[in-house]
Amino acid sequence: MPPKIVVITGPTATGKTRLGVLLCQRTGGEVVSADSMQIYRGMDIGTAKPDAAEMCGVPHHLMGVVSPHDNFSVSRYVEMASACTDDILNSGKLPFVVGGTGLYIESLVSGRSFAEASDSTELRLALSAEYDKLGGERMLNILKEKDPETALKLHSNDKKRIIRALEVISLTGKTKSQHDRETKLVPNRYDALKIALTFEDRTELYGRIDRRVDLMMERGLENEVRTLLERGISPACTAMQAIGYKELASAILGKCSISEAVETIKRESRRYAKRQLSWLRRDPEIRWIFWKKEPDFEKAVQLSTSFLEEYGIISA
RNA sequence: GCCUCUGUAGCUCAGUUGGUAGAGCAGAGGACUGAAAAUCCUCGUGUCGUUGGUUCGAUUCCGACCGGAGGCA
Repeated sequence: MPPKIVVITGPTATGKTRLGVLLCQRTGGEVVSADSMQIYRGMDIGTAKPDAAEMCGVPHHLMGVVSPHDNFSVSRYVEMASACTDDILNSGKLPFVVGGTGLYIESLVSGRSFAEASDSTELRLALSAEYDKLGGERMLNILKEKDPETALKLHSNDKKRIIRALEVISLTGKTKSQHDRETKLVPNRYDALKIALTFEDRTELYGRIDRRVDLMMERGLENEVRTLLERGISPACTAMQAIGYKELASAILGKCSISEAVETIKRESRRYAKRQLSWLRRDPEIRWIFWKKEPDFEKAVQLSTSFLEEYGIISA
């Protein structure tokens, strides 16, 4: 049997960090972050990274460990996170994977290995240029001849995925559908108890998101973004795709006002939360904790503890 | 007080020469295997201000009333 771990997830602004800390304190656990943006250094306010006080002495891993200049990816995350998770297990402690990046969590738990990618990005640039020249329909047809199974699942507008599917073929000689099928057969690396947090009423969640964005602005998000730009972070970097950062960057560059940017950040965060929910909802293994108006951590800890007992992670 | 304009989706508005309506934005649902806070797909939302009248039929025409904007006294 694979080792047991705990996953705490849910859409943004639902209290994952807090619950993670509380449960770690009670079980002697350590947090492994599963957040595609908290992984970057110097992006603290906008990613709601917990500070020392919020961490309450509980060790947190994979936060602020990558330069925003780097092109990070899921595959590197799985390498780092599984090494980290194994270390925690080896020291006899319980790993709590905490975060809202569904793909990262799924990939870590399954121990997925990814098909090779072009580090040089030359191939990608070439494919991208070809896509722009020929158009989505024709590119999808080209893919259909080589990998009909993947082509069937993609829409002609889904440039990113069409390019990736073609990239996999030319780099590995294998089709992406074949690779996917093979990786699905590999048993999970971890046996994860998955707990997700959200609000019963969506408007409560949205109100909370709006308030949190205002709070981030009060805490100096604009300066944080300015500092990143001064350090020469290109808006093309993956890190700069983070909600809050890309909008403020374009406001700082004079493309819109700061208050317009703030409104956009709120809206994009709401949409992000919605996408997170639709990712999580399809996983039948998730145990949901629904907040009424306000998070009730006492109750959540109680519930989570009973889940941990049921799952045989701790004894009653 | 009088005159003019105006009231249609959560918001901004279009429209019906009388047959109960449509865009954008907001919103909802979904997909997701090396960018995932990314990327992509699908979808509506209505007492057409209220109330009488004309009409087979009114959101559309007429009257009154109520709310909003402007003008004249």
